[in-house]
Amino acid sequence: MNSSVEENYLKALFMLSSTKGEATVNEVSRFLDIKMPTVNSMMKRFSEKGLVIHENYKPLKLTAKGRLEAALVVRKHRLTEMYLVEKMGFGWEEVHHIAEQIEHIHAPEFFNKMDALLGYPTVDPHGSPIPSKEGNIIVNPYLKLSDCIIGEQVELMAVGQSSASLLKYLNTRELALGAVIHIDEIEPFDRSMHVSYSGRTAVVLTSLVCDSLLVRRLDKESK
Amino acid sequence: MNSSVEENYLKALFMLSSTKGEATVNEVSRFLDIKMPTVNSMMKRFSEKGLVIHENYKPLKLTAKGRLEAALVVRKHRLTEMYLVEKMGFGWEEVHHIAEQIEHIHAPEFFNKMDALLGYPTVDPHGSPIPSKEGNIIVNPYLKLSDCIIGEQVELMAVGQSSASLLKYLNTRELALGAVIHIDEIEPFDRSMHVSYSGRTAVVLTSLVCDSLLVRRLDKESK
DNA sequence: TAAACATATTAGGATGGTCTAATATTTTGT
DNA sequence: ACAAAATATTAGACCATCCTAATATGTTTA
Repeated sequence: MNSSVEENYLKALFMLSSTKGEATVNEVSRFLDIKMPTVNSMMKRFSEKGLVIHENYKPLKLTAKGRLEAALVVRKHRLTEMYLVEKMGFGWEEVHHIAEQIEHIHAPEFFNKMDALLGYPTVDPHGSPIPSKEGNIIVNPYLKLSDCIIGEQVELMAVGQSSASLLKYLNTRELALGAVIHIDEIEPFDRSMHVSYSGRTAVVLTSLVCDSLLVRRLDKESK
Repeated sequence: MNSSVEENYLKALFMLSSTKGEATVNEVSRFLDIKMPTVNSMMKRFSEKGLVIHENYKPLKLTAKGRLEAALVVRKHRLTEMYLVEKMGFGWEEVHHIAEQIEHIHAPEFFNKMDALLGYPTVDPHGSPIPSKEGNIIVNPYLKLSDCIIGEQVELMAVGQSSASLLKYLNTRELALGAVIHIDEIEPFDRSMHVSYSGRTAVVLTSLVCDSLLVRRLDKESK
């Protein structure tokens, strides 16, 4: 069984390699804020445990086993976040650091119970997909708000990073998942956007925020 | 802040010293299944942290600070057990090992939320008192069933130890907290008891079981 | 293409938490 | 009251997880 520490490395590898299929020691080091030599020796261990493929000076690749175990940690994290929001009444900006701890609990019946009580959800409160028990995960097909153009109407589907500060910021603008956003204007010099949604108009979102908002395009006719 | 390991030592000290006000290295060692020298050196650290008073070859006494921090760990454990039973539908025999892990989470808002959702309970599903946020705990005034005599009628208020095996045993006899038990007979040679309660008659409970059942005497007239 | 920079690895050390073996002290039983 | 037993302590070792310093490799760029 993997320790909490090992689970954190697995999660990091899973997230970092989700797009390219691989990650570097340096990326893991920055992600976890752990020095490279420490990461390096842990990867040696992971290699022996059959969790990653690691040749010297080459990038890290999760094995099928590693990917499964990593996905199950992410599953525990996201199920927990969903439970905290849906069943306990926490705000979406409060749950990350609690889930960060609960995800390391070894008690399948506990997570299965949450899953059942929630009705087997497929996304967490931030719109991120919850991996299945088999480790399968539906990759978000969404695009960044920052990649949209003037005049488009989009629905907010997920946030790219669930930092408390971003989420609190969105709370103050009453911008929640499902919001239908119309892009009124884009400032060319700083790529900030003027948008309107559900009663609010002329809201300005900086490009940093727009980079973190994942949306899907709506037909002109969709409400 | 105390580590999970330290929290376990605190809990052990709290439980073991609840009656006499002190505990020995040997008792802690047996309770936690950790060798005496290890306990000894941890107690040295606790001494430095101001959690216990420890003179060489003398018993251990929690300081006020140690007692408070210990009580808060017990509080987290028992609140969690209550939440798991009341809000998630677990059986009282399933919750101990889950709570044993959740009790180490550092997130006051999480435990405060459970507390509120439960309506500020004062006992856990096994009848054990939940310490207050100030570390106060109401000591059980109950007596062991094994200290009762033939003809007495008592109410089951708590179980002395919440091992899954005992609780499953009680489940199969349909013996739950609140049950009104009448003592029909006591076998002198092995101190086992013949009892009846809520429709069940001639149930035999060994002295080991009777030692673990905490009850209060009922007036002859109480139902 | 060679120097400079970024990334990766090796070597060696620190701390937390555990152990066993040896020794010291206290308690118990005859 | 003394020997035996139980309890407590010290000493020294091990593993997990982190670190820094030094070195090796790979990549970028003048």
